[in-house]
Order: sequence, then C-alpha cells, then structure tokens
Amino acid sequence: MQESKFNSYVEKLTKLCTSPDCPACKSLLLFKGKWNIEVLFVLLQQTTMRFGDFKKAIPNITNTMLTATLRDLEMLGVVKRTQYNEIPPRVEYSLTESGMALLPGFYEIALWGDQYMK
Amino acid sequence: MQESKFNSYVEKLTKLCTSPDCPACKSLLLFKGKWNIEVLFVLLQQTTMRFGDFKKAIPNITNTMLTATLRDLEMLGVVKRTQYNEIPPRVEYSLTESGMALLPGFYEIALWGDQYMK
DNA sequence: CAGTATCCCGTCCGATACTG
DNA sequence: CAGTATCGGACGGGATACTG
Repeated sequence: MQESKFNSYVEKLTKLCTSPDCPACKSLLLFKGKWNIEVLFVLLQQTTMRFGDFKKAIPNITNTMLTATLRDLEMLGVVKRTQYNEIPPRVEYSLTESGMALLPGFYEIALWGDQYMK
Repeated sequence: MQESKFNSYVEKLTKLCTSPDCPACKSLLLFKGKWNIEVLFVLLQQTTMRFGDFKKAIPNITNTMLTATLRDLEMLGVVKRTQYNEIPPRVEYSLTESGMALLPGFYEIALWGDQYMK
C-alpha cells in the first residue's frame, strides 16, 4: 500500500472516529458477542431464517446463546424479528437495510484475512 | 443497497469463507481482545510508538493488558516489535504491511457505523 | 523504561431442565 | 416451535506490587 493512499485513509478515519464512543466506533459492538458474526453470516446467505434454522446451521450454539445473540443483533438494528401468532409459533428473522449495508465492510475484512492470515 | 449488488457480494463472500476457520474468518481474531482495535487505531496515526506512548494515548489500559494486546497483535502479524539493547531499554512498535492493509476494511466498517449507529 | 508476577473478581458462556 | 430458567465453571481482564 503506497504511503499517500495510506495517509489519506488515516486522515479520513481520524475525522470519522473522534472518540472511543463515536458512532463509527460503536460499530465494534457488532463484533463483541462470541456468536454475532457467525449468526449474521448465515443470515446473509439465507435472507430469512427461523430459530430452528439457525440451530441447524450452527450446531454448537445453545438456545440461550442463540436467543441472546439474536436479541443483541436486533437491538443493534441489523436484524429484524417477525412473530406470527400461530400454533405452533413461527418467528422469522431477516436482515434490515442496515444489516445488508454491512456487507461491503465484511467483505473487505474477509479479503484481508484471505491474503494475510494463511 | 440494490439486490443484484447485494447478491454478488454474498456470492463473493461465500466463496471466501468456506468454513468458520478459513483464513478469511480468522480475521475476526483481530476484534477479539478488548483493547486490540484501540491499540491498533492509535498506532495507525503514529507510525511508531513506544510502550509508554501507548499508556499515554490510552490512559485506562493496564500494563498487563497492554503487554498482552501487543503480543497478540504481534502474533497476528499486524504489529512489529523492535527491541534496542540499550540502557535504559527502548522498544518500538510499528505496523507491518499487513497491518497497514487493514485500513480500507476498518474505514468501511467505521463508515457504516457513522451512518447507522447514531 | 518496559515490562512480570500475583491475586481476585465479574461476566460470559455451556449444560441441563422446563414451558406457552 | 421457539424459546426461559437456573446453576456452575472457565476465562478475560482489573488492581497492585515488583524487576532486569
């Protein structure tokens, strides 16, 4: 990476991140939970999923952790929960606009990993 | 974000992330430690820093955590540690090529936060 | 200056059992 | 089906004191 490009990125990033609790830095909350990214990732590829679908896609996750993670992602505004009042109950999870907008950033980070984490 | 663009991103990302322990997904290790990103961020803006500089820049961090974080980032290959055998001892930390290459991804994520985490 | 060495505590998280 | 409730252990991380 050439120096001028690097410096221009640093400058832009510095302008964005004015303090550890600025909106830009809050995006790190996404990475906090142990399961957040994995849950988000399977949802990215599925458009809409139910509780049981997540459990099938991520066999190691427990009920407790899956619930907590989904609630967390809902609070963060990246996942939408839709409940249908039927018997048996049906609940569907999908990405919000904000959730979809994460994709370019995730891809960039994943690309980096693919290059440098071999 | 339009659907075709979204789908093309999903496809590219899926190709990259074949399993939870593929190189691409290993990039998440960067976000694991509580202080990793903050340490990395101050280093981005400084090119080279010493132990004491970090402590000044991040007042709340303890010796233990700073050491552990720097070691972790060194293991991940994003930070380089250079020790000069002088009295008093001098140690300098700087970014590696791989560390600098993180910048575009970080910026993308920060941009997202700035837009959606208000 | 640049760290170790200990001690200790809170929370995260897993396992299991139960429910509307 | 889609969760809650409860318990207990492991581990991340803080505070303090010490060292080559």
